[in-house]
This record gives sequence, structure tokens and C-alpha cells, in this order.
Amino acid sequence: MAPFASSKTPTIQDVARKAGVSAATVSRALSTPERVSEQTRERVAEAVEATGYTINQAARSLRMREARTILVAIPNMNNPFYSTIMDAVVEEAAARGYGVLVANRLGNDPTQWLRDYFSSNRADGLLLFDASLELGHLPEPPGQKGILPLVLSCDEIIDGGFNLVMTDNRAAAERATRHLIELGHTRIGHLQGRVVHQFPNERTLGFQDAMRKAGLPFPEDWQFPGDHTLEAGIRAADRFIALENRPTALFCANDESMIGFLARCREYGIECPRDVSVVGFDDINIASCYWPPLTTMRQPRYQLGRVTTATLLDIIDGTTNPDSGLRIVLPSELIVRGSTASPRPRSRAANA
Amino acid sequence: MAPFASSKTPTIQDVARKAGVSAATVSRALSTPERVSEQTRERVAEAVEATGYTINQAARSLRMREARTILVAIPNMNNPFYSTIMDAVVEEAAARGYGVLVANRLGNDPTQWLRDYFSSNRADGLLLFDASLELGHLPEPPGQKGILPLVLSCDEIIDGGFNLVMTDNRAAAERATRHLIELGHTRIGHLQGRVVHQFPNERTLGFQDAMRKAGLPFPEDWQFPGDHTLEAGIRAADRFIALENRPTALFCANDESMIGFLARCREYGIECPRDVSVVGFDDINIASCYWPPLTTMRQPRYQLGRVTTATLLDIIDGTTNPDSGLRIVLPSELIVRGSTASPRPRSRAANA
DNA sequence: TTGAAAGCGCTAACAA
DNA sequence: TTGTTAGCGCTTTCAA
Repeated sequence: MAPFASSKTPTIQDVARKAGVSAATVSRALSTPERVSEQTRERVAEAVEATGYTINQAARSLRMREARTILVAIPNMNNPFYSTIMDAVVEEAAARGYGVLVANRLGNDPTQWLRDYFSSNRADGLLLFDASLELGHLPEPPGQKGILPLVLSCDEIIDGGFNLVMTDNRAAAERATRHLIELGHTRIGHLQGRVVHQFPNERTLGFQDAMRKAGLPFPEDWQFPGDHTLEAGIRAADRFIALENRPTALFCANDESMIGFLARCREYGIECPRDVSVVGFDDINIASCYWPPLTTMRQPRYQLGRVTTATLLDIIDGTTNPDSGLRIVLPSELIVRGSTASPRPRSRAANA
Repeated sequence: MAPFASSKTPTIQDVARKAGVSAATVSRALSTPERVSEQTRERVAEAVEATGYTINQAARSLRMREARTILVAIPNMNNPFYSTIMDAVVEEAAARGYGVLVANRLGNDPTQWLRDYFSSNRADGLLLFDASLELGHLPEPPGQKGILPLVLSCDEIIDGGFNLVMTDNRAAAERATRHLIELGHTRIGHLQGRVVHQFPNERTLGFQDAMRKAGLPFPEDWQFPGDHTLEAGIRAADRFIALENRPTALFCANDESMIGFLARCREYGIECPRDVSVVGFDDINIASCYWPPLTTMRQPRYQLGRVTTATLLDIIDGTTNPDSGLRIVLPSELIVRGSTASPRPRSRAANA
């Protein structure tokens, strides 16, 4: 049996003929079975089975003006953080009968490819995991009828009424930093995430919250610019090492850059947590298998993928009506492992 | 300007009216401009611009019986190895005007969702990165007209005439193992990848090739079953540690399980490369930032993604005619870092 | 509860 | 070179 012989895909007409009913009835039997007699329903079911019929989505999309497909834009799936999310998105969408189309952005003007997807009826909604897109180019925020269903997920607060699903980045970053403070650190640096739109990153703000509350300074040269990559961590380590007066602890915007930082430090004989305590963000898979095992804020990645998708599909279905921008916040969790410890006595008094 | 107002998406008719030509002419102007007069072409271009027209893919798909979309099945994108490939796939497909639909498999019977995608006209071809699918359920191998365009990429040799793009797993595994032998190791274990279809994995075969050529034994209790996960590495380490007579070196089927192995060993005070040399496979991002930095076979991941995609699209286009199964093999490269060294003198004579 | 008929937006065969 | 026409496979009024 060759189930995919595209030579002669059975149509709804074929089923109708076989069942001795009209095409309309077959259509009804399949989509609204309660509006068809028991008997007919069975005959149709048999005919479907016999012919091996499956619906032609293109025809259905054309007729119903919906693609049953969502578009997902992810900055780079190279990052293990996003690949888990993607997994969850596909699973949730599939469970609700939607396909998932993956976009990579060509150029920075999203309108170009967004149009290609949406006005071309290829997708019914957009899941945007990339805050670095020029949001100014995005369509008006939802709420008014006839506008693109859209859910944003990122670590920035975006104004403008967009629907947002995010983790509690700011509070979580504060929690992570407080962990270092509670261990007795007073000289704490920060490896930043990518800064977009000139706004300070939420995680950076959380770091600053904690430092301010504790009355600790966070001088400029202890702030290391970054972009979530290994390389950013390595660069930060180079700067860190060159410092005359080094912090005893560091809060990193994510695990991957943290790993770059630690690797480079070790090359210079700076050991973690002996010489520097580091706390990261994400709890990527290998966090517990690194040396030292990474203390980090665990992000509910899988849940993030599911919730963003569910939210988007609810909007598409009309179940949720996003009159104003939705804002859903998922909690993170501090996972204490081996990369943090109290500072060594040699450092200046650790006064709370 | 609200570029996505779905209320009134302009159709080809709108453009035709605006340009003062027929719909057919607009269609031609867009798809075969050379068959239209210079003047008309310009008028159409203007009208397209003015109306903001983009093609309705659903209508086009219905008419042309092609979706301009490919389906990608990936075991789990959770694995950093696959996420890079996915990136490449999306990029290559987009460059050729194709969308990428992501499949997750529900159950192990691919026919179910394959039908849902293909006979429903949602995708024109399939990229399969998952050898663990029951290939017996797959459609007949391509070659005959009217059969599903399909390209497989995995680390198994599949018989049956499927089109295959793979890396030189067997030779690469042999190379990796030989590296250990050249360092003077004679007692070498192997952490296996997932075994499917009862066939020994290509990488396992390569390992055995090298051992046989060197006249070295590879006893059963030095073969650790695995499935590419961190956990598999951890389990292997537990068994390794319990061994009375341990190997001095290990060849791992991939980096991630290698990391699990190393992490667990360290907990028991077994240091790499002092007590055990380990070589991995893939060269994932953080390989150089682990401690010790991982010696590993680098896989041309990005290229793998591009080539598989290009091959599939060529088949769909009819550029390539896969009369018999294509077989494209990409070369891997040994990256020597810190996780391998010569065995310590205490071990029994290291005779080449 | 069912069928007939129209039409979603596009392209391709055929005519002009 | 361009226009007319038909029809891809489906859903959905409207009538029976």
C-alpha cells in the first residue's frame, strides 16, 4: 500500500459518491457530526476509511479564510533556551490542530515577511520571541477587530498594548542577586543581556533593585555588556580579569554567557566559587553537569511555550478577547548549586 | 497605516481593476514577467504597490497543487545539535521561497501525521531527522513518480533507496577512536548512541573498526548503552565507576552524554583527562567552554541543514531526479582539546 | 436532515 | 500580448 500516492488524492466528492450522499453532507458529517443523522454519519465514516480521504487544507483555508497555522519567530534556535520552548509550542499547537511555521527574519524589517505570511493567508497568528525586532514596524496592537493576532514573549516590558507572556524577569533577577548578597557578597558585578530599544533590560533592573535595597554600589566598570552568547561571557571575563579591584560575585543574564565567563576565568586560574561566585539565569540542560554545577534562576521554559501558544490560539479562536494587552507572568525559581558560595575572608568585611 | 487589516485583503482582482487589465495578466506579470509587455508590467507593479497586494497562498496552493512548504521532523529540538540544523533549514528554505512546518510526532506511527500533512496538501516534501521512526511505515522509496519527496538525515545507514544526507559517522567514529589509540590507550570503552531497528549504530561500528584494526579488545562490559542524553552519560558513569577493571579512555556517541559522564565521574573524584580520556561527537557550542574543553568530532551541522534542504527542494522542483536513493556524505573533523591525554603510566603497558 | 449551487482567489488553456 | 473562461476542493447559505 502506498498511502501517499499523490497521483489521485481522494476528494470530498469521491467520499460523497462512495457514501451515496452529497459533498455538503460529507462536509457536515466531518465538521458538525451532530447535524447529520446517525446512519449517514456511519456511511460517511466508512467511505472516508475506504477512500483514505484526508481534507485538502488549501481548499479549506481558501474557503474559510484561515490557515490553521501559526507563525513562530525565534531569534536563534541555536540557543538551547529557545529550542525547548519551540518543542512546547509545536506540541501545544498540534494538540489543537494547528501547524507551526518557523520564521527566520531576513533583514530587520518584520513587515516584509509578516506580510508575506499573513496577507498571504499562510498563518493565522504570530508568536514573537524576539524583542529585538523593531516593534515600531509591527501592526497596531490588537484589540481592534481585524488585526493580526499576536503574542509576544521576551524579557522586556513592551508598552503599546501588545499581548505579553513572560517570566518574572525583574523579580527573578532581584532574587538571584539577593542570593549573592545573602551569602555575604558586597562587591557584585553584572553580565548583562542584550539591550534593545535603549531600554535597560528587565534583568538588569532587577539586579539594580537588589543592590539598591542592600545599599550596595554597582559601579560602571562592574557592568559588563553582553548578548547571551558564550563569546559575551568570554569578553566579560577578559575585562573582569583586567580589573584592579574585582567584584567577588557576578550575576549573569543567562547561563550560556555565564559558562563562557567561567571557562575564560579558569584559564586565568580564577576559580569558581573560590575566587568568584556566579549566578546565572535559565537553568539550561547542562547547568547541573557543568563544573561547578551552576546556581541559576530556572525559567519555566516548557510552560512558557505552552502558555504563549495557548494564549495565541485562544485569541485566534475568539475565546480570549484581548481588548487591552494581556499580561501573563510565569514565576522563576532559584536553583542553588555549586557556583555560589560565601566570599573568602580576604575580601573587605561582608557586612549585611 | 495598518498593513495587516484582514478586513479587506486586496485580491488579484483589485490589482487588475486598478491597473486596467485582467486578473490573468496580473498573474502573468507576477509569475512570468517576460510574457507581458514592459508597459503592462509597470502598470501592474504600480497597482500592486498601491493596493498592498500579496498573493493568497491558499488559493495558489489549491490551484497549483503545491504548498510551497516543507515539513521537518526532528526528534527533539531540545538537543542543541538539532537546533542549529533547524536554523539552517529555515534559512535555506526561505531563500527558495518555501515555508518550514515543524512536526512533532504523536505516537510512533508516522503514517498518521504524514497523511495529515501531505494528502492535506500542507507540505510538498519531508525532511526527516529522526531515524527512530518506524521506516517500515514510510511510503515507498522515491524514484517512481507521484511519491512523496523525502530526504532522510541521520546516523544510520538505511537501506531501501531513501535519499540520505549524512555525515561520515562510521569513518569519523573510527578517527575519534584512533585518536585515543594514538595517545597510547589500549583499554577503551564506548558510550553508545541510541540503537534503533536492531542495527548497530554507525558510530559504534566505526569504534569497532578502529579497535579491531589495532587488535584491541572491546569487552561487553565496556560498552555502555545510551541515547544521547545527559542522563545516559550519568548512568554510564555509574556503571563505569562500579567496574573493577576500568578502561582508561572512552569514546562517546555525542557531546551531551559525554558531559553527563564527565560530571558524574568528577563527583566520584575521577578526573578527566588524568584518570580517563574522553572523546565526544558533534562539537556543540559549549564544547570549548566545558572543563576540560572537549575533544570531539565536529559535525558540519549548519551545512547538514542546508544540504538536506537544498536536496529536498531540488527533488520537489524536479531539478534532481532521485531514481535511486541519493547518498550525500559530509565530512567531520577531529577537534583536539583538553579531554584527551596519554594514559598514566600506572596502567598496563601502553604498547602501540 | 439533506442537496443544489455559489464562490473563496488563483492559474492555465484557449481564443482573440 | 492580452482577455475570457473554467475549475482546483471545500463550506455554506438557501430550499426542499
